[in-house]
Amino acid sequence: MSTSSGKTEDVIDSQPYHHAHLRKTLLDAAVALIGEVGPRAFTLREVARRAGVSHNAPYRHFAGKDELLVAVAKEGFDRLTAVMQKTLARGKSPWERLQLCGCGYVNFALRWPQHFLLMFDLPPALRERCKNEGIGDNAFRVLLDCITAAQQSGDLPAGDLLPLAWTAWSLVHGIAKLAISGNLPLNARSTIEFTRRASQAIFGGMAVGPCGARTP
Amino acid sequence: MSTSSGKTEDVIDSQPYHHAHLRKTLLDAAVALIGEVGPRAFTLREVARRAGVSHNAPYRHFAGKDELLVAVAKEGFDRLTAVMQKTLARGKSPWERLQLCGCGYVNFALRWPQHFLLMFDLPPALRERCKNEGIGDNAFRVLLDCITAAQQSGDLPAGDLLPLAWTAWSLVHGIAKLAISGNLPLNARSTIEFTRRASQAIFGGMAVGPCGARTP
DNA sequence: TCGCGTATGTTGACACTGACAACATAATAA
DNA sequence: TTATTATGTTGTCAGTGTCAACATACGCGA
Repeated sequence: MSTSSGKTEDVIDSQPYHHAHLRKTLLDAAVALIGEVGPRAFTLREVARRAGVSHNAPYRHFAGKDELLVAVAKEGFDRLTAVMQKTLARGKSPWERLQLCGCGYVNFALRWPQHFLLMFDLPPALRERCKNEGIGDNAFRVLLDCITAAQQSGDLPAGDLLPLAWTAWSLVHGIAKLAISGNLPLNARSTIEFTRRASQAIFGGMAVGPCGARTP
Repeated sequence: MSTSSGKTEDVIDSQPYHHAHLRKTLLDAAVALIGEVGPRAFTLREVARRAGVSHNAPYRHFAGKDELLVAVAKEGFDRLTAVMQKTLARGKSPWERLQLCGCGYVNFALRWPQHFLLMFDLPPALRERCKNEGIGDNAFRVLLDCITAAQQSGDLPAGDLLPLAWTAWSLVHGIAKLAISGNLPLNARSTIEFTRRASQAIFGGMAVGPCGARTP
């Protein structure tokens, strides 16, 4: 009887106030709503409606719409990290894992396109807040680890880690964005295959020399 | 006295109805507004305000907010095409022009980030309309021409044009998006230099073999 | 056990937006 | 000149994000 009096049927030990876990309920509803209608049509009031509370209840858990969006974005980056890790685990060599890392990134975008849009199209102020809170860091670290491993195995040249990472990230990010906006006329399977080939091209070019420099 | 009675001081021969060139005025105001506040805060009523007309006047020239956004996007693609053409004209070889083409793309994004965001983050329905109207085709053709020239000069392998174009586009698009969202901690000059190097890497990788295939 | 402070949720309101309808005005055409 | 049409305005509506005021229920201390 220490903290709870056994009132509700399903007591969890987080914030058993009025509605029990409204914060999580709201967050789940927000994630679902983003997946359905995308960031543009995302509405705070609709989230409240789906959670079965009044239109102002969310303000007790989030400072406003923006903060809820940041929380949704954070959820997305966690999922992205998980997908990348799961995908690259199928690789049998650092070189292969490097390719698969990017494939996981694109695969996430193809599976949750609206969520992906939200994560990277936040307005500048929110994007800044995400960076300050280190929200995208987990996913980026997965890539960095892959590159480090590829360097140690000799598949990539030693040297600055970040330019290599930025290049790889840019490529797969571009593929993801263009694919989900309908600019790459490929189905999901072909898009992943294309990602694989493009990754091989760019890492192959990097392997030739320092960032594949070549004089005309 | 044929058509005009000399009422307004500044008569041009396009659509000399009431407000003369309201459509163009609205479009210019919309482009400016996008550049200032971005797609998120873009407002039809604010455009009307800046044009000095009532909040419903734009509906006589655009079916709604969406159609105005499409028009703004079209304007952006025209500018993008111009920037790419101007940039690549500095190249002295097909190989160099290929790099510069991508640098022009990124440069456009850095100079008009909000406009760039709008162009590629249109909601699916509008993006579809843009494609049907061939709105982004000019810019894409610039890239295709560069690749064709590089193939003919032997800098790129002969064969399917589109995969090469998609790969290049993806890379520079990713760089542009990440740069303007603050995910690449580089200033404008460094970003362009980075684009150059990354392009060399990926085209170098393509030149090695069919899409740089390589077995682990 | 009781009562109070506070965390939580609700109701009401406001300014703003996109869109529609009705109306007003000006240019063209007969 | 007069009718028609293109253009611009006013008024209105539902919907949104946010704030303020109010209501409720939990937990702690007496």
